[in-house]
Amino acid sequence: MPQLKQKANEDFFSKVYELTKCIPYGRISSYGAIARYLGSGKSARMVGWALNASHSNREFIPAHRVVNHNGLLTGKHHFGNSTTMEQLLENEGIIIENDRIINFKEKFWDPGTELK
DNA sequence: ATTCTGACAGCAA
DNA sequence: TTTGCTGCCAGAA
Repeated sequence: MPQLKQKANEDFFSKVYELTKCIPYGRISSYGAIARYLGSGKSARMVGWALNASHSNREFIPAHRVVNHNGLLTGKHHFGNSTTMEQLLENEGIIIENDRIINFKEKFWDPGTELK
């Protein structure tokens, strides 16, 4: 059937959702890396914006695996409790200290490199 | 249409 | 090192 406006399929939000769901267990990524992979590059804020809307998404989005380029859990406050995000990450082997990921570079997952 | 905000990133001081 | 400003794109009022 003809869907005239199938724009949502290539919408920025949808891409962010897919890519975020593609992040493997125990791995993390950054907003900038995702934005860059999507082609926007400097639109890292849009990634965060999309993840903010991920609450409306039926699928569970592992947004806790997405942090800023510093490995800082900037969005932890959006997981209900402030400790939920780091709890999830630590459960996956991510070491967090003072809201910052210690082994960020070690666990970093770059969609442009790892995925392709 | 205009303005503000946002889970960021980069750079200057 | 931290702080602050700017650029960026999209959505809400």
